[in-house]
Amino acid sequence: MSLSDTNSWKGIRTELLRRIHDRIWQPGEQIPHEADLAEEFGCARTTVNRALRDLAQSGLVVRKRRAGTRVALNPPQRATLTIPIIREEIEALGHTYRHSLLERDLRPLPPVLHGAFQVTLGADVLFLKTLHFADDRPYAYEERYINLEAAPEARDLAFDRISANEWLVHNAPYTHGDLSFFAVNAGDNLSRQLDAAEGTALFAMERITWSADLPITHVRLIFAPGYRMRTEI
Amino acid sequence: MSLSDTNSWKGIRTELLRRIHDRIWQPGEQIPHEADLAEEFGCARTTVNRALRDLAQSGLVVRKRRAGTRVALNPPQRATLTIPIIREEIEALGHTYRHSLLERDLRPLPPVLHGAFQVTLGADVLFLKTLHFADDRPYAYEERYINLEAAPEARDLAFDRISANEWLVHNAPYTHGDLSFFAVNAGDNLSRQLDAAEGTALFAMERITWSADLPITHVRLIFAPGYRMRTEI
DNA sequence: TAAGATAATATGCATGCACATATTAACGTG
DNA sequence: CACGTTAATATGTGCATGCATATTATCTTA
Repeated sequence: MSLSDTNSWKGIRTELLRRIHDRIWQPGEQIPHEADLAEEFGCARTTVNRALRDLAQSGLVVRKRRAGTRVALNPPQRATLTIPIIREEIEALGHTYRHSLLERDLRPLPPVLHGAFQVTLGADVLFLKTLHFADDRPYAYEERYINLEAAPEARDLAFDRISANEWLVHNAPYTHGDLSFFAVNAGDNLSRQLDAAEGTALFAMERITWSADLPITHVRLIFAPGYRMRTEI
Repeated sequence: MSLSDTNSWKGIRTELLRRIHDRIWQPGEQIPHEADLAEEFGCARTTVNRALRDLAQSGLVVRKRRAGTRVALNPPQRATLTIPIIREEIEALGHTYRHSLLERDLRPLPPVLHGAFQVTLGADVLFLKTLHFADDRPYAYEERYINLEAAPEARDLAFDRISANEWLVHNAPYTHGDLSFFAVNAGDNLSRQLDAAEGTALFAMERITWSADLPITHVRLIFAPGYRMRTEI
C-alpha cells in the first residue's frame, strides 16, 4: 500500500493537504463533514477522523463540534524545536565534548529571580557556573540555580563528571517549564569565557522547569558567537 | 467523567505520565504491553494505544513494533514554538500595529542566498524591506525575497496595505520550510531603523519556505532590543 | 418579539475485532 | 558455527457501531 493510496489515514491526509494547498478548499472555508469524506474515500469515518485530527494538530484546519471543520485562516506558523542536551549536540557534530565547572556554591536566590522561580523564602539554592566546550573551543556558558527542595541529592554531587543538565534530566524529571530565547551583548565576563569580542551579540536561552508546583531549576545558557538554533517546519 | 478517570484515553495518559514521573517506570525501561495495560485499566487496547501514541509523539516514550514501548532515555527537550504573524502578536499585546514599506524592487538574488534559496538562475526576485511598528515604536525590521515564479501575482502588489507575510500566508501556502534563530549586532542601518544603540544585541529569525520544490520566500526578521521569544514546554 | 427550552447535528471517543507490518527469537541447514 | 529461513509477537491501522458532548438551529412561551 503506497502512501498516496487514499484508503489509509495518511493517504487521506495527503489528499486533504493537497486540496488545501491547491486552494480547492479556500482558507476559512468549511470542508465536507467526516461522514461525506468517508463516503467519498470509501472508508470508515474513523479513518477520516484520524486524518482530520492530525491536520488539526498541525494547525492547518480548525475543528469545532457541530460547527464542522474549516481550513485555518492563519495557518499558525508552528515549529517544533528540539532542544538538545549540549553534550549530544556537540558529539552529533563530530566534536569532542567536555565541560568545566567554574563555580559551585549554596546561596540565596538572587532577587531578580524571586518572581519567576519561587523557592521557599530564605532557603539556599545550589548555584552552578559551567562552561561547555567543543573540541576545546568554548561552546556555551551556563548559569544554573537548582532548588534543593526538588532535588536534595544534588547538594552532595560535584557535577564535575556528569553535567547538571544530564543529571537533572535523569533524576528530577519535570512536568512543565518555561522557555525563552533572546540576544545578549557579551559583557566583560562573557567575552572572556566564550572567547568573543566584547559587545558581540550572543544567542541565549533561559529555561525554568517545575515538577508539578515545585520549581526544579533555572538555567541560562549563552552560546558562543555564530550559534544558530535551527528547525524545519 | 473527570480527567483522572482511567477509562478515557486522556485519563490513561495521565496515569502513565504519573508512573513515568514518579519513576515507577525508569528511563530506558520497558513498560507493559498495550494488551496488559488494557486489561489493567479495564479498557480496550485501542484506548491504551491512543494514550501511548500521544506520549510517543511528545517524546516521552519510544515505541517500536515487536520491541515494545520503553520510557525515553533522554526525555525530549522538545518545544513547540508558535511563530505569530507580527500584526497579531502586536495586537495581542494591546498595541496598535502599522508597518511601513521602506523599499520594494526587483533584483537578482544576492549570491549569499544562492545556496539556500534556489530560484531560476538569473531570474529577478521581488525584494521588500519593511519596518513593523507597535504603537509607533519600531518592533521588527524585515528583509524579504519573494520568488516570483512561486507567487507571480506578487509582482503587481504594492504591499503597503497588507504585509507580504500575511498576503503570502493566504495566497502562497508552503509545504515546508527552514527556520533558524540567532543573534546579531545592530549595525549602522539596524540601529537607525530599530532605534537601538549601535552594537546592541538583537534577536533575529530567518525563514525559507517552499511549496513542494519551489522556493517561495526568504525572510529575515530582526527584532527591536529586549525581544524574547517564549514558549511553554 | 425576546428569552429560554428543546431538538438536531458534527465532531469526539470507546469498543471489539481483524489484519498488516516490523522486528526479534527460534530453528534448521550447510 | 555462521547464516538464512521461519515463526512468534508487539505495535500499527482499518472498520462498524454506539454513545457522549458541544454547539447551533428551531421551536416554544411569556
